[in-house]
Amino acid sequence: MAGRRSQQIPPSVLAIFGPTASGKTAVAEAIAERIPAQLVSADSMQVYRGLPVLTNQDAGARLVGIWPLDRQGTVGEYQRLAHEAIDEIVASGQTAIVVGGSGLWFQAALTDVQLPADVPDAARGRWERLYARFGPEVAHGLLQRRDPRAAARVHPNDRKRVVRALELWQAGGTLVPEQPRLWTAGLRLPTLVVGLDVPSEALATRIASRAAAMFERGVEEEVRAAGEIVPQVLGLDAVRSLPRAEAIAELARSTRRFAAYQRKWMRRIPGVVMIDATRPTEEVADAILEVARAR
RNA sequence: GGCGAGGUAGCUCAGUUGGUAGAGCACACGGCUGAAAACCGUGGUGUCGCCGGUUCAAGUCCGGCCCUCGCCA
Repeated sequence: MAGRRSQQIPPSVLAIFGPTASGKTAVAEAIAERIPAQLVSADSMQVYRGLPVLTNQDAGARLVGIWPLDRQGTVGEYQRLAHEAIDEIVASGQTAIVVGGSGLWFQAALTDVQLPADVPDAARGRWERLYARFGPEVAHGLLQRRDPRAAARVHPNDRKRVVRALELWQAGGTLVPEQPRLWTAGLRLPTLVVGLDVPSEALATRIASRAAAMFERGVEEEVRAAGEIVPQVLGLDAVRSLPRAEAIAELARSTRRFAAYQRKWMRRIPGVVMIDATRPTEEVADAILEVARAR
């Protein structure tokens, strides 16, 4: 094993996606012990500082805990930072291990997918007020006249997207480009994308013990200290307002639901290589390196 | 043992003067282009505790039994 420590592997980026509790952090760290590498997080909640237990923060990765809780971050901002971090690591001769579970963020880190332009808050506020005042049908009807292709894709009740589509139209853009981009944008760098596969029953067991462990590690205190303006982290309300036993159950339940969504997303990632992650961490790490060397 | 309340979906419950059931949550499936752990859409999944009676028709009315909870012994 020690002999492998200095070996370089062909792809300059190793991207590891997996559902919550699939062990992606441990696997990524195990790999970083075998080859010269640094971790870059692709997680929409770990970017915030102040809820390390609830968000399962991995202190060893970059782009973790970089924003205060009361700041509303965006995928676009993250994308720029992720590209910078990855380029820096690769330029230093190391492998960038991108590890995360937020699908859109993961795609943004690996590709040049062009997300629509920024829109000033004032413009967004205007459309939000319109939606609130006149309701879903009127707002969607307006969108229907302005940007029919976007209107066809978005349900009137989907407030976020109706508002987003209107503000993009106003800015001269569109929510729904003629050519789809999300799943077709090419990788920026030579990259091996792996998905950690764990059956949902096994995940459920791991998730249950993880939820209980969060309380041992003081999740209640950290949530209490977090203040009012915080991102909508899964389980936050449960921890805040339910008795401990119920909060654990609710946290586990919502995490399971999220993990199922992540598993679905994982299978859609173009070119993803699925790795059986029910094995011990070391074996999973070796299996991934083996695939990487074969490339 | 006596009195009272109650047994309807996985859970909490609703169900009018009898017309083979419906909400929320859960669950399942699907969507998603700078909020993605967010946001949105679709779906009822049922021996109405059991047995009998009345009735054209019973979750609903009547009788018996079983179970749960509370109070009193």
